[in-house]
Amino acid sequence: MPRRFPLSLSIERLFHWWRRIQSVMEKYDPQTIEAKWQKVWADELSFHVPNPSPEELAAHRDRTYVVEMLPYPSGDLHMGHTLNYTIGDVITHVRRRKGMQVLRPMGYDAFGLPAENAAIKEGAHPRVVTERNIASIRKQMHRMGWAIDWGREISTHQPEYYRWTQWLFLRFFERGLAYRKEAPVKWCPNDQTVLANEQVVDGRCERCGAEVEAKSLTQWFFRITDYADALLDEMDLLEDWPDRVLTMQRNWIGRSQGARVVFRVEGSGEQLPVFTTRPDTLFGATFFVLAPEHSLVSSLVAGSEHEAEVLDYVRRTAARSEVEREEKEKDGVFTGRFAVNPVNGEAIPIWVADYVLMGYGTGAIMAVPAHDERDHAFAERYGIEIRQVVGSSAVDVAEAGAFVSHSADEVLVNSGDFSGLSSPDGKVAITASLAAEGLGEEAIAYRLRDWLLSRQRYWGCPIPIIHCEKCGEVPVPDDQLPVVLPEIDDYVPKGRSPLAAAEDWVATTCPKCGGSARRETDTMDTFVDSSWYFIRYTDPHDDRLPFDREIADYWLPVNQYIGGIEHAVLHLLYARFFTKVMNELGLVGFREPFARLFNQGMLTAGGAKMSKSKGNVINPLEFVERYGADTVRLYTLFMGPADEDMDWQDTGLEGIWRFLNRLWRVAHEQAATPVAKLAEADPGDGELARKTHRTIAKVTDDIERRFYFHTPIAAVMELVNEIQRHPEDPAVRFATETAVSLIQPYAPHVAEELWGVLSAGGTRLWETRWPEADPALLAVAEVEVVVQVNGKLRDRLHVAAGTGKDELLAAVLASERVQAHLDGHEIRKTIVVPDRLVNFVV
RNA sequence: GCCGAAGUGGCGGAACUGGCAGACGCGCCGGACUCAAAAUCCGGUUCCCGAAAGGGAGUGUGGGUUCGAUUCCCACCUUCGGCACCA
Repeated sequence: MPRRFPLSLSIERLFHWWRRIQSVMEKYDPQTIEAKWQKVWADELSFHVPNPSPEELAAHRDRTYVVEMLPYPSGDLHMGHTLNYTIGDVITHVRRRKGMQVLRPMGYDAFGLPAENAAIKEGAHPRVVTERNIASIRKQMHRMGWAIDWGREISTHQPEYYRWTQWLFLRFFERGLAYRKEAPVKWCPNDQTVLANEQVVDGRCERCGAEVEAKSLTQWFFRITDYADALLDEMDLLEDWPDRVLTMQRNWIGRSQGARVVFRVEGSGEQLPVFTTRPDTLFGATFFVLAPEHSLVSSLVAGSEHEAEVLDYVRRTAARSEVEREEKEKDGVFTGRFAVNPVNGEAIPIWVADYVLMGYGTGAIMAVPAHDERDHAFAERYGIEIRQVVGSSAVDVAEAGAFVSHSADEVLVNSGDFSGLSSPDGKVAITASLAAEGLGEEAIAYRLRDWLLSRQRYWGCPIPIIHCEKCGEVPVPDDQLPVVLPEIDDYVPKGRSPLAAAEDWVATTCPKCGGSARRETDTMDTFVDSSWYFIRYTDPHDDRLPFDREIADYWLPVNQYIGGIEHAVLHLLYARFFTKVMNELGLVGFREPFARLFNQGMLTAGGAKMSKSKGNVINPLEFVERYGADTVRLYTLFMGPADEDMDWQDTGLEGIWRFLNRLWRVAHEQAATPVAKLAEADPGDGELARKTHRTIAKVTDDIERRFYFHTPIAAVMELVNEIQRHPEDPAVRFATETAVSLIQPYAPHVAEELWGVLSAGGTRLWETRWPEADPALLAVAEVEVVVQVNGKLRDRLHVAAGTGKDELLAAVLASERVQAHLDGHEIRKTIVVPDRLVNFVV
């Protein structure tokens, strides 16, 4: 055979060589084409979005604002970011191509513990490490090909940005919404700083996992508790937030309806108010408990035989961590004093016990052991009376434990004049009776505490306050902002702010009286920086104000916010609070920052959360180098529903790679086919044309309405499979172009390249109108009707779509298989669902 | 303990309004191409019985509603998430 002879130069051999050269040239090479298109987009500022002109502001355009939570520059991007920003990218591309003006910016949450800890670990200055990380992340974002408006890039650590964070803080301060006070706070011994309640998870530091300690310190707070009701009620203004996030916020705010009831100390007459959700059980109060931190404890026991024991108990409590305090058995000490129950004048013993928390309610409780499990356990341990006042006498609360059920038929017993009332009626009646005597009133308690915003750390936004001995807390005048974070050598945390060491910076003069004064040395929590960044994006270079209200009101509220669930009660609560305050300050016209929220699921590797310590962090760049960004982008979305947790599997990536190669080949085959053979442009109305239209409809609907990002990919794969099965179909060119067009939001580089190959007309896919399905071609021409006998599938029949009932029945009854199963039985009932199924009941 | 979400092949998952369970992909099996391998292509792949035709079972478990249930209702089990000494 000639082919076995290497020097043979037959025509066949030449042709073979030519094909091989061709195939080499046409090989899908993501690195080259991705670099090519990324350069075009960067050079032409393809995704820059100008702010509206004054005329446009008036004529409300079809605009949309898409924001993904900005990254902490504490290292490189990980797969979670890739997922997050690819979701945003798909939405951005689709909306752009539907003709909307889409704002889609990006920034860096550069201040704060995540970035600072990363820097300390490296032993370098936080600014150096942070800015290097930012440069690296920016590069990676470009490499992923995300359609970001880079003209609006911001970083929260830049003076141009944090000047306005300080400016906003001062507006809060002026309104009394930022204040400084001594309070019990949570202290992280590892990070050497206080934490907000929201940053304590199961008694541990949210960032480093160390058990937090209780301390009493003077700290800065935002009065978020004033907004507890607004934060709950204005959830109604949100268009679409996941229920779980709303539930978490509701739990966190923890609104409870009840009563404030005033007990008095026997002898002194001092008032001891309590908060209770069960005023109906007031007659069952058999003891009284103060939190160890309660301010009256020391005076109550002063000079008594109980003093030493009580004070010792208070000291021991203070030494315990939150976790210890919760895990140990309930204990307490008797103070020797008694409290008078306002409903019946009964004197009940006052105890001090650490199961009562100073931070909730009034730090004091009336204990009703018959109807509260904790009080019950305590009463049993110390032999205190357990007196039932609600419910049937069939339940022995002393034996069976606290009776805490809340059924409607509960009735008050042993409750004086109130006996016989239902539990809800009893609540109302007893509260009213107390109110009449000035001894109580309806009250609401919240679990939410004020937001502790100061941090004893270097890498944060300086709090723009000056402490003057004469004038007190004096705001830095607006025209002296920003208060620039000083350069210092020793930024390592050591329990007080490292800024305190910068004596030249700390020592200043009072803006009010001109006397010598000292600067506040604490910095702000990172979450302050990120509570308003999404508005700064709209006007990122403004040096007169944080943003222009008209422009902000044009873009916001954010139409689609995308990010992880971990911020459900952190960033998302704080940003809502900030927006409400900014609204009341007249800075913005809206009350809620994010109309719609999408939470992407967590990405795991080998079933475990990715973490550096476990060594299972998946680095997207590694796969981008191997397969290209398009494959990685597609795969992160193909894994499963984007709002559920997903496990990363390397092998799945191969499937996407094969798909893109298949698409590549199909498109090139189309391009190489002479146009004459394609029956000109008309795709006709055959099955492939119809399948194409159905794919358009499904992809569009899944992305826009359902927020399903994985099923559109499957749908395009199906279409490509169909194209390969019917290479001679007149619609094959139309189907191929559509497949390329529909996959563009996911894989913009390869789609752009193939679009160029197919159209050869120089049009740009990213600017090409999103395809629209022809409703007339959505239905299949011929349907498969299922025939069941007694609900069991017995036959399938192909009929024209829209076949009438009678005609359909006749066709079905003609089926031998159906007849075999009917087998002469009497048909009792026939169900016909046109174009779907026929079911005979025999 | 309270609140919420979820349980579907070997794996990730699909089935949106009660109407063909398992789309799409991975993996696996068989075949083509190749000296060979890779790549690619074709076919198969829920389980059981059967050579096949075909039959039976099947969406965590048990019940219910319905001609018909992954989908609706009740109870339970499991997993995950949130809250939790919050009075």
